[in-house]
Amino acid sequence: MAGRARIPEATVTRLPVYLRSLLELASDQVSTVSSERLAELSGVNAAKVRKDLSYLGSYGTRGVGYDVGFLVDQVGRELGTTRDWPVVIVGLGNLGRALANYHGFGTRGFRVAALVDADPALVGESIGELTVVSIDQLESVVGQGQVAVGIVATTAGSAQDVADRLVSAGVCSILNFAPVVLSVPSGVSLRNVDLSMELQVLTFYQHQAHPQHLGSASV
Amino acid sequence: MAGRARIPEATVTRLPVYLRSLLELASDQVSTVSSERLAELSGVNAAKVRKDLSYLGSYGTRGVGYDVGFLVDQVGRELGTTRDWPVVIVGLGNLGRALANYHGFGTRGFRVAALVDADPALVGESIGELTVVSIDQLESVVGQGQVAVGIVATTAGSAQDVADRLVSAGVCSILNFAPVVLSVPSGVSLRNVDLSMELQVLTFYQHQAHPQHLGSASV
DNA sequence: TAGATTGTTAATCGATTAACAATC
DNA sequence: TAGATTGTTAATCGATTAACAATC
Repeated sequence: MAGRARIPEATVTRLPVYLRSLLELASDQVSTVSSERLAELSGVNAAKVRKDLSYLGSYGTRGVGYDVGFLVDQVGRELGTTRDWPVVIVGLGNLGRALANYHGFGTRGFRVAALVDADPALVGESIGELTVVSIDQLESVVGQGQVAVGIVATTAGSAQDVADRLVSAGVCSILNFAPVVLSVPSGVSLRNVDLSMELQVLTFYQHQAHPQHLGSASV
Repeated sequence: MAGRARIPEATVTRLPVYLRSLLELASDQVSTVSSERLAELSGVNAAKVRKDLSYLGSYGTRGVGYDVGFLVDQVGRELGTTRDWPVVIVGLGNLGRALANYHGFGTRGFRVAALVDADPALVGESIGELTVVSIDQLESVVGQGQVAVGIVATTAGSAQDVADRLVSAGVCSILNFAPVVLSVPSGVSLRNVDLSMELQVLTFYQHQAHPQHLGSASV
């Protein structure tokens, strides 16, 4: 009974893509899919699909392909999408509000369970079906609601403090939208989404392809 | 005069992080920084910082470090942050609205130049300083405004069509928030931000660490 | 059996990082 | 000169992918 090999980080980030493709196939009543087709739908290479799926187990049938329903179950089980994942959003500015109202969350077990802000002017306001509570109540909200994931949508200046408090309160998954490098203890998962940074990467390539011509022919 | 070596993708994605750290140092009146310190601020390894920066040129001084102001200029020049980057946002739902109102964009040359939606009920509405125009005018808006970047914040169903039209109109950088794999011709840069996917990756790790106990001890 | 497709190996590719000569 | 720190090499690590035996 040797332990299963650790799933590589790169594979983990692709599992949700496969799951999305598989759910689409399922809703189209497709019952079987080849690695070739799943790769095409997911925008990757077929060998990579097979390698990735092989980390989960031998779920395919040679000469046939993968059973869509079965694979949805297995990938979903791996990702924990059948669990309930209560989320707290800290910071109800433009972005936090949008996330609070975003209903795409619900699909994979995610549920916005609490809204927290430091601004007294926002506390008590209703957004969707929830009421914004004070940052002073962060710990109690996290404790009560058994919050699993913290979304940091504050300013850069407050983000580290909020992250520290989330971690202290027992949250071990953090999604950070603040434009700052957060430090969290090992054992806590952290992912960052930074819109300005994504745009800078995009425009890097455009800038390299078509550098601004400001009169000087070369440097 | 051999052409400069191509900058690796992984390095490109870190340049904006370095730039942010450098701007922070500059605003703190720090004039010189070592790779060690810059690495710490950026959450990476010092050797990686030196390697990454070496792709841009030999901008450091042995025994001393890097001049903060000079490095800000060089990294900024590489990323094109001194250029004006007009952005069109397509899809003014919760997320599109938040992005339209997001002022963090302005900092690196990004400027929301147009808002586009297919819903006639939204056309004509003012959001911030702009008015939502019909998707029918996408091509003319992109052409007129010399739009450089398209942000796709539509539903999954419309995203590919919108992307195709953006590309036809001459946009060659697309940031996609719709939960779908887009295909774009080579020469067009595409980056994806998917909130549900980020959350699934986070909870994968939490789920692996603390699997749900539903009565069965093992499988 | 013939055709199809997986699961896995091994080769390749690219990214990370330790180490250290160069040099301020 | 002694200490500090870069720039670069080379070793290591990990991810990708072509290839193909296994097998439906």
